Parts: sequence; C-alpha cells; structure tokens
Amino acid sequence: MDDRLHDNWTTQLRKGLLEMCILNAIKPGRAYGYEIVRRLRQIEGLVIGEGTIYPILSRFHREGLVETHLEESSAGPARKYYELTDRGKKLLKKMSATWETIVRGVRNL
Amino acid sequence: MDDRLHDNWTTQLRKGLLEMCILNAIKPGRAYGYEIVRRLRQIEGLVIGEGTIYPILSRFHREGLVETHLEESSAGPARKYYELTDRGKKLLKKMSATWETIVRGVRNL
DNA sequence: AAATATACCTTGCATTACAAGGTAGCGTGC
DNA sequence: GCACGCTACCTTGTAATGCAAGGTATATTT
Repeated sequence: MDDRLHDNWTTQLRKGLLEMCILNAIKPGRAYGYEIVRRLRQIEGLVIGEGTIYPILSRFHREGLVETHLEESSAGPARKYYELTDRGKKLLKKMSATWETIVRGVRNL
Repeated sequence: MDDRLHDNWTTQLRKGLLEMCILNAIKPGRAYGYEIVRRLRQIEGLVIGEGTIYPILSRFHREGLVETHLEESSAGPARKYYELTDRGKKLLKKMSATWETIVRGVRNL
C-alpha cells in the first residue's frame, strides 16, 4: 500500500544526492560513466540508470567540475574517463559538509 | 566561489526530504502551517518558506495523509491544523526506514 | 491609520530524475 | 557470415518538486 507514493518520494529524494555520490565516486582517481552506474547500483536505495548519469556528467563538465579524456578499451567501445578539477573537489567538500549538517538536523527532529 | 552551484544543489537536496520532515513535525500531535515553517527554519540546512509548505500540505491532504480542521486564534487569523492519518503514519515510517538506509549507504561511500 | 506579526494561498519558473529509445564496438556460438 | 549479448556512450520527452514573488485577511501595537 502506498508503494506508488513511496517510490515517487524516493525519486525526489535522489535529486541532488546523486550529484554528491557521483562526485564521490570519481574522487579517488578517475572513473567512466558505465562504471559509476554499476558501482552506485550496489548501494541500497541509490538505484541509478544510464539515462540519469550521462546528463549529470555532461553538466559537471559544462560547469568545470570535471575534466574528461577518451581511452580505448579492449573489451568494447571507448571509455570517457572523468577526473575532478580543483573546483570539483572544493564543491564536493562543501556538499559533504552540508550533507552532514542536514543529516544531523534531521536526526534531531 | 561556486556559491551559486552549491545553493542550487541544496535546493535540489531538499526535494523529498522536506516531505519527511513536515510529516515528522506533524506526527507528535497536530500542527498548523505557519508553525511548521518556524520550527523547520531553526534546523540548519532546512530553510523553508510559506510558498513551499502550503502546496505540500495541500498535497498531503489530497493524498489522504493528513486530516485538517480550522481553529480560531486569539492572536490572528484562523489556523488550519493538520493531523496524520493512519496512511500518513505508515508512509512516514516507510520513509524514515528508507532515509536511514540511504544515509548508511552514502556513509559507506 | 499605519505598521507589524500572524496566517493562509496561488502562479510561474527553474531544475532535476528517469524511462524509453538510439548508436556503436567487441566477443561468442551457430 | 550473422545473430545475440554485453559494453559504452548519448538524447528526447515527461513528471515532479522547491521557491520567489505576489496576494488576501485578521489582530495587535504605535
């Protein structure tokens, strides 16, 4: 009962949150789109598809948060790798801090 | 720097999250709109205005999550009080569980 | 009577997540 | 050779939300 409402709600809940998670997934070094999809799918409550991630990655690039370069793959088509720029790193740090504040705030009712 | 991006991001982050917080604010007993605005404003990172809350409360009522009744006030115009229905309580419980799962998932990278 | 605080509501805009669909490279089995 | 599946990228259209701005009205204070 109310699965419809709850599902819709989780979709809304992912807004914004996905950006932080994707930046976080790129942070350690570099990553390509398809890889990030597979990684984030393993996290409960964070389902994500390709139609969601590619527009986000494009936006990141447009906003100067990431740099990209193509690399050929021996197991399929070329991969577009993403790396965080300084701007991207700074924004992620700010996001993480805000996230922690909100999580704490919600916990305290 | 990047305040614009960060502010926009927090706006997106509030999507969905506000619903859970508002239901939570009503849960203890009853509450009216203007009161909820003042309460949630005190939580860091959860700024909220009247133009945000009234549409949400209307939706809650339309979806059968809350019941309302008017009560006169000696200190201003009449207040519209909201109370959770059983549906509302159940949905809030489900939301809280999902929220905890996501918070845990994000913490584990 | 003017200003302030309370209390409600609506309209229009900007932004996002996602399903659905499309393109293409590489390997396996028939 | 070719059909299938997996990898890997991208675009379009839809649905849903948050919010600034504006509007209405009551009660108190100056």
